[in-house]
Amino acid sequence: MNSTIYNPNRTFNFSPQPPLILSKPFTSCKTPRDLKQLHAIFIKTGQIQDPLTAAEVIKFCAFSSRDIDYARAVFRQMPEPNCFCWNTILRVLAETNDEHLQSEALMLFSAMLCDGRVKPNRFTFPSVLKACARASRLREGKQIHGLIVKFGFHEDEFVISNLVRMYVMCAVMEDAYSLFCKNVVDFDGSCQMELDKRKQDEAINLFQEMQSSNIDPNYVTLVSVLPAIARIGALELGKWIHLYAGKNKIEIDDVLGSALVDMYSKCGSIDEALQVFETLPKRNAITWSAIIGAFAMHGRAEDAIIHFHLMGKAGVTPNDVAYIGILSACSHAGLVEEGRSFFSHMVKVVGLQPRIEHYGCMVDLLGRAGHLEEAEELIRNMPIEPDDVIWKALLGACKMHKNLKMGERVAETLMELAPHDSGSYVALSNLYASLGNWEAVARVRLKMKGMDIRKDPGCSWIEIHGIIHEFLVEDDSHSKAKEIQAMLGEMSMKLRSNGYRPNTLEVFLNTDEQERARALQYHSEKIAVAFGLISTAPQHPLKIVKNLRICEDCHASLKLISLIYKRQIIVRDRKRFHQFEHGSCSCMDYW
DNA sequence: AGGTTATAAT
Repeated sequence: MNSTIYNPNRTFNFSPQPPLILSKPFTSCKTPRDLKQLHAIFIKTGQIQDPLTAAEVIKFCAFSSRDIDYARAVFRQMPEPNCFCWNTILRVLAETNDEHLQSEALMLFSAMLCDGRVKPNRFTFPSVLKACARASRLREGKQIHGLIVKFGFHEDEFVISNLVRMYVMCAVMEDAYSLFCKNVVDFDGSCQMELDKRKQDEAINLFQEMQSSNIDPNYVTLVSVLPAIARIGALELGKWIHLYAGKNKIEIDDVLGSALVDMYSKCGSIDEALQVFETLPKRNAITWSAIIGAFAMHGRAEDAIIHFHLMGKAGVTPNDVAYIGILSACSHAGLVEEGRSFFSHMVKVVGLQPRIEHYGCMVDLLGRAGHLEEAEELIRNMPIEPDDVIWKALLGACKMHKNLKMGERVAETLMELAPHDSGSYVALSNLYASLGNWEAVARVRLKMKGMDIRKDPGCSWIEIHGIIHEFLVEDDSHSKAKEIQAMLGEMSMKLRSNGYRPNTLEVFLNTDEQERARALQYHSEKIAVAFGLISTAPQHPLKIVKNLRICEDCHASLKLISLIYKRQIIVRDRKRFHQFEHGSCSCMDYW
């Protein structure tokens, strides 16, 4: 064995005096083993008593060796941790992706308050708020808000940024959460519910409160809030933030600019996204990735490619995310050759190691273009273990090209890999349905029932005058339910008189044809469109966000509706945008 | 002594 000072069998002859304040003891510390040996030295020399050293050990455990248990143990054995140490362990727990550990951070914080020997300081609260934000604990977050005021940190810039972030993150999560809590039984009913401006109001109120009490959200606040806004697609709120930045002379640099580009694009306003992008004083790889991803999501492959080349001309080397963007753009447009060439360029010229996401794009690209065997080959030969996402992309392609044999094989793999994920069952069922094999559809459904797996409920949002309305299944609490019902009836009639015939292949129920046709009429995106049509002026474009992929029947219907009602309808589904106008869709029916 | 932020395939 190499006899470094970390060899535990070696005897040490440290001088008894100034216990080795190595200036950078952690620089030579590379593995968990190194760390434990270094820790042992600190214990031996007594240097572990130094709170700074202990905190360093804790941080190193958590962030370099990802050993939270060890970090916690180091903290626990401290007889009297000072505030610095508390802050360190709180931050470590808060920054995990594990909800239990985030909750533990909150409990530990409460223990810190009860203990009473140390008081939280301004460095404590950002971590605690981060834990609330990530674990979506609004109630605790509000209590902590109170404490912040009580302890007098409500004017600290860092604290405020994290407070705002906490409110918005909790609100968004709550929104997502409510979808899963709804007890959705079947898909043959409709529902509407007025939604919940709570979360938005919460964020806006907080902003307004801040302004009136001279506590202004700063640059970081805006940067933190925008991704949450992008996720729910709340365009009005996003615009408000943009305006706020302008009015308050907050500089829109590459970082805030990237967040704005992404927000506008995810809220359906690609033109605004481009406008922001073009006026930025500086663009880095992330900014370019954002605009390339934006074009990809909107199905504008050509623009994505143009900007990819512009990035190179501007002297910015594309990063891995830029390649994910360009590959997904190729995939949405069916540009197989271009996609292949970007992939090999990434590996051979730029020297980036392809990640599972890149393989995912390639499988999607090849599969949807009909090269099913090549796609499967790629999965079998790639150096990374394929995950459920990859197999799902291939299964989707099997459905698209009605390849039952490969589809069944892939589905089997998927069900082993992720047995409780409804996605693979639904995809397999759709494959059988597209072949008209209703018996097999029923079999899959029965199996799901037996395993207590339910299809994720479809859900759509539409923002009208700054308020988000959400529509899902089995819920009729919307105040305009009657009018919406009437509008749906009218739409259905006009659709039929314009030659529309329901495409019932993707309806998941094994019921009779009439029942399936009725179910289609009440898909959440159609309800959202109906509500949009009766709630806005003619010509007003309708922007809708959907949690799942749009089905073929809705796609065909919305094309016609855009023609009949002369409306632009923009739908963001789980994967991309569809812009319906004059009877056709921007995806050119390839998605 | 220490705390915040943007991009990501299905």
